[in-house]
Amino acid sequence: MTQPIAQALSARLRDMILAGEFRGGQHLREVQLAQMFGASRTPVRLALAASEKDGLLEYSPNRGYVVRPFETKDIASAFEMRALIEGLAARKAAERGLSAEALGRIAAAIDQVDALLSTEAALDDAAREAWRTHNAVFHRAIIAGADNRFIAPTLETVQRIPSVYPPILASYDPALLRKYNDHHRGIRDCIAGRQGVRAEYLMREHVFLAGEEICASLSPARAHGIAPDALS
Amino acid sequence: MTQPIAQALSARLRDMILAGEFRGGQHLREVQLAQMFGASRTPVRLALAASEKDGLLEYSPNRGYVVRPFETKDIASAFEMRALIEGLAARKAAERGLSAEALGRIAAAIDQVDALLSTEAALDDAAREAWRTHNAVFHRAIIAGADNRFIAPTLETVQRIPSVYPPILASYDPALLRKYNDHHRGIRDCIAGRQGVRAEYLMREHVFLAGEEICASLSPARAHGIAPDALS
DNA sequence: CGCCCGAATTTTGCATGCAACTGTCGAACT
DNA sequence: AGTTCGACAGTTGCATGCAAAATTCGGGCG
Repeated sequence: MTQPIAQALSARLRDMILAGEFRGGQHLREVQLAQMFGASRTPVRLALAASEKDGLLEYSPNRGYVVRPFETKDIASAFEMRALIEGLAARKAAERGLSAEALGRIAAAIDQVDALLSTEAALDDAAREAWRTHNAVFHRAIIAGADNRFIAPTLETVQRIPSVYPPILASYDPALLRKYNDHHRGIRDCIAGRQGVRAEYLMREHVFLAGEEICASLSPARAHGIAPDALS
Repeated sequence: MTQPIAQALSARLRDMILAGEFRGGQHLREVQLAQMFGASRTPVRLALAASEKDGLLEYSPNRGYVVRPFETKDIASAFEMRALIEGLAARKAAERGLSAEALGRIAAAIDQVDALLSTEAALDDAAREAWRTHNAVFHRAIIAGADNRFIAPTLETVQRIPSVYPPILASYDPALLRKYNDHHRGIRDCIAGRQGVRAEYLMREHVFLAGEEICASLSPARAHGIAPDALS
């Protein structure tokens, strides 16, 4: 055995928490998770510690880990942080300047989204998957271009929130995605033109609007902390 | 045994890394650390994983952990993040409004720093310690008042940087500290007056200036990655 | 009827042992 | 001589076992 194992447990546990498979406040018992995963307590323990560091669990010495509850407010808080930090990334990318190759990849991603949206029809699953890929290329290229080692991990933490993760839009409304792609194009042009402040504020606004959209889309049936109990 | 133990190891290991007791790139061996700490490999393993999550170590499966090197650039990056996020905290605190009690504690901390600085003399160790306490009260009150669960942990991560941590100013120049206290007073007044945007920008500038000061104070003899080797 | 105290059970914390993987060194082969 | 293969040492990965702490539950007392 012993491939990248128990790493896998961390990912599985994290995804289960993010999928809302545990109630907020629920006590996660090591043996229970261990036999659920078919492993011993040792790797489970590591996985629990990792999720605690991610802010998903709360730890008390000699008492173990409980699931931290999330509220709607926390989603707004996360998008506040994300808007600010991705804005910083855009500004830094503009100030430092991106390589022609990076700018090209960004432009290509934008163009491919345009192609996806050329028809009026709603997007099928494959198209949604493609959109997510292109969207990720755009954001990641800018984050990488900021050359700040703290940005990427912070953004990941802030985006790992139960019932919002994975980052899937509910609607995939073509009109909305067109608007987002316009944002992307504007941000790209600002970065290419080395207009850092404009890039920062456009990115901030872009993320902020996306956050509002997501909050709106799940505000009807929002109720975390009463998710199904995967154990017992 | 079994108090909050092995938690202690995480803290000790972290502080050793932050104190620069390992070379950048150095491979940290579990048994070596274990006998150094007088413990077994199990808690050491948890401590290593924790420091990796903090961004201080790099992990490769089946190969263990190596110390991530830090450069001067990373300190600037950290202060960029900190300025932005503490600015957000100040704005949110102003927008939400702080309790009279919290505002009072902030004002008291500012006044006590004034008292510390009432003479022209340089600060002795006790006075420096007192200044750090009052400074922490100020910043923490605002961070707590922002009511955003992501702010505090992110700020902590971003401030845990080898050779800058613990947050001790090199100079403690009274003129400088007076300037900082003026900043604090201005920020407090903005928050009390619910002027969120002003509070944000004042805080951002305050942190930015502090970062410049720190970078300047250690730019002469900067050279991380060639720190003394605590092992072997 | 409610509260408090104590033994049994459960759960966490850690040490140890063994299996698997990595890196190294040396010898044989091309 | 250079390269490759293989054995050995060293290190990490995980399961298990035992001790300590916490939780639970039952009985006695107020």
